[in-house]
Amino acid sequence: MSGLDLAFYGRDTLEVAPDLLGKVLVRVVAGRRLTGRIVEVEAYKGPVDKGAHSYNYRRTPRTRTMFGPPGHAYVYLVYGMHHCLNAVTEPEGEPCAILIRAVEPLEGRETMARFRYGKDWDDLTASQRRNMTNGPGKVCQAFSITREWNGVPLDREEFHIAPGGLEPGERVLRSRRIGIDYAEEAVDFLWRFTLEEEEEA
DNA sequence: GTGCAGATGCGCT
DNA sequence: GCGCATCTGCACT
Repeated sequence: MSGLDLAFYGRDTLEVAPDLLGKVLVRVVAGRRLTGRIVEVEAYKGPVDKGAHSYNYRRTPRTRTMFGPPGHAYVYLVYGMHHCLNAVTEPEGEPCAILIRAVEPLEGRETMARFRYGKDWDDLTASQRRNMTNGPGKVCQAFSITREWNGVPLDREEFHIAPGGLEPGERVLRSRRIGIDYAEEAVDFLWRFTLEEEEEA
């Protein structure tokens, strides 16, 4: 067992989402330890959320994982080429999850640079470094997370989320979610949570 | 820094 | 067959 107790995820998605900020995504691949501090997430509450794959409890082969127990990874392919990592939340039967949208690289940058750009970290441009893991597809590419990990509990040595929290001077900001313009009233839900620096007085 | 087009494959109607 | 919980590269301000 590694990382957070899976009971952490078995609560209301809108409580878990901000609690994930500052925590650390951990992945071990090819003997390399990759870690990143979570700085942006989005909540998806299937029962009431037209932006969610599982809206109105829609059960399909794809959404099956979201109905499962909390603390499991929900990984899917979007736009034919990018993977997205979510953590399943709420009790089994409630199809909810939190999308990990961005992390700040901590350990294993060399390996992340290889997975993202096929180059050494030292050979990257400033913008490539800034864009290493600042989007859901980028996080999955940098951490080598594919659909093989769909449905896997987030308590594996090689794949889990470790404790962490806010630093002094940081705060949580809420905003509208990205890429769900079709979701009618749900486009206005403030279900995106980002970690920001406190404004100067 | 912003804005657009195109890539790409699967899930679902 | 349509539409994505996206990213990149290139144009331009």
